[in-house]
Amino acid sequence: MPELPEVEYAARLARETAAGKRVVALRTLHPSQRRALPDAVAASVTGEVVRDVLRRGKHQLMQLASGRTLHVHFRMTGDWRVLAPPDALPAYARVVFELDDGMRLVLDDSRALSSVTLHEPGIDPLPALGPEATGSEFSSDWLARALATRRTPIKVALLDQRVVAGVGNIYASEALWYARLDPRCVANRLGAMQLAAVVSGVRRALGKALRHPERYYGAGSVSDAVRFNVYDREGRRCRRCGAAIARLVQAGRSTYWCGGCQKA
DNA sequence: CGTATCCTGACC
DNA sequence: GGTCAGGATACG
Repeated sequence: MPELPEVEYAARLARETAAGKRVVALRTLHPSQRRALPDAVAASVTGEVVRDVLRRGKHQLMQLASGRTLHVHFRMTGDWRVLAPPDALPAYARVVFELDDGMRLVLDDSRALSSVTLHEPGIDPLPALGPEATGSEFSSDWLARALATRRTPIKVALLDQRVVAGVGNIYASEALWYARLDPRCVANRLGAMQLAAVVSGVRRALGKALRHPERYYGAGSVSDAVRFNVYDREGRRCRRCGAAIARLVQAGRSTYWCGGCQKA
């Protein structure tokens, strides 16, 4: 699920559920989660009040009243579920927050690649991140500087969270379709017009998803073929020019693009 | 730079 | 049984 728009809605859900509530218990239900958050550490969260849940890129920061921070990253398949105790935990419940109003905030993650880690006051748990993909700091000027020494294809560069925070594999392909740019273009050889097109392409791709959470996220969402212009549409017709959508692999990840209207 | 790795499920 | 999956990092 999770690129910036999906994490934004998830963080909002976590905030609505947990902000201002006291944690009665924090349980980890999978060995890989327990490695990152050992039982003794999880136990130390008991009694903490959740002050707020913030999002930065695809990261979530659960701020605790003590000044400590729980850093959450969904990776490939993580998501929050909110349950009332009579309801059974989801099949892939990995971390469970029991809250003092009786609700449960559950990290649901079939692949168990999500991470939840606890950090002491004053520690910034975030890795180096570029500007928010949806913010004004993410500009063609910034991109020109960030890409100046990068000889990787532009699609690969967009996945680097130090270049721009929040873009993942789906929206990188989508953004380049909006920008009408060939994903194989070398990042540091793009001109000012092309960089501006990339910035606006990223904004359009993410903005579209941010505006339609009910259609783009979670159970009952519409099929990928409807949500996306190129992602997972290999062989189908481009909505813009009618040519067949192609797929290639870059840095081990699938890229989808239209050779008819995305040019170098 | 590309590749392996952490996991599990879906699909061919 | 093999391949692939919306992420990120460690490594050669």
